[in-house]
Amino acid sequence: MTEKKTFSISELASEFDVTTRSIRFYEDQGLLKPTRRGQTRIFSTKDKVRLKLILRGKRMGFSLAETKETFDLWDETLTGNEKQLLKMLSILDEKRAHIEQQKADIAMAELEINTREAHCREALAELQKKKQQQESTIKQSGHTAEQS
Amino acid sequence: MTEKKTFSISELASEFDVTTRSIRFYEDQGLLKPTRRGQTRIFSTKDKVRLKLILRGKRMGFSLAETKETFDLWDETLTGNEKQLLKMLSILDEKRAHIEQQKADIAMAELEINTREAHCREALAELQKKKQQQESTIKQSGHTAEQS
DNA sequence: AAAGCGCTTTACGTTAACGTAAACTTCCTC
DNA sequence: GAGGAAGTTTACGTTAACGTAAAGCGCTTT
Repeated sequence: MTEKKTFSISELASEFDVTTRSIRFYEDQGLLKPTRRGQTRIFSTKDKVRLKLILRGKRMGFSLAETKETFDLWDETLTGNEKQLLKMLSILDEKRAHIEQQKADIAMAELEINTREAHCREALAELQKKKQQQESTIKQSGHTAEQS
Repeated sequence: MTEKKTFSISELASEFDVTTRSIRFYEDQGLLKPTRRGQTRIFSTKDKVRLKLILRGKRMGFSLAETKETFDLWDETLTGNEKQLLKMLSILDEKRAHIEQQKADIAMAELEINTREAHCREALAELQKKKQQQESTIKQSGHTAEQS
């Protein structure tokens, strides 16, 4: 009762900050399966969840085709044939490997960002020091100028 | 003395598992700046480091243009004008935000992978159980058949 | 009933990041 | 000195993931 059950295309578009074109494209590629009232698309909460997964997948470097493959496979495993279950497990392992790579990348990137930031701040401090020195020099020459 | 100082295009290509075409493309886009002996490209360790950064950037979802921008900016900040240093700091903040997003994405993805794996193993256990039951039924009927 | 809003389909255009092919040099080896 | 391996330039082709424009439908608001 607390959650809305269906969504229009523009509702999803604004909620996830994508264009309606993209959403239609995802449907076209078989990633979303909205029902219709007349011509108009009606999206379920399942579609909404999938859209979220699509976008996260993109951020993580998965293509739409890959994401579709996992969607399809997951649907199939619901009817649970043993071979499909085993394939699913191996795909999950691949994903895990991908994630481990990402974690390593992120850790390295974070290190670099930190050292770069340190360098930047150091350089800025240097500049400030020179500024200070200049200002005091100016004040001094200003003072002597007043006196002369 | 312990590290080689220059590299051919195919050395880099095989070390990082990319095509020479890609490497030439990266140079064309201004991301790598090998020197030349005659026509032939000679890559420095700096180029090698940059290639590694390019590839990691790709895995993390950065475009070549973005990566080039950070390269260029970082080169500029070495000559340390204050405005450039500040811009560098703001870009570092952006990168950090990107990384935080990735961390969140990864955490969610890991959770999902784990629950999915659990479901899979559960379903497999179910199948095994049914198999066991079937086998024992067969043995039993085999036994009775022998006896009849 | 005219105008506007939100949705639709159809279809051609665009960008990034290379792939691929052709034709050429340089150097080494047989 | 013929061939082969590794490099080069030039240039057209390809794929994914949409962007963009045109034309039309259904409803309601004025």
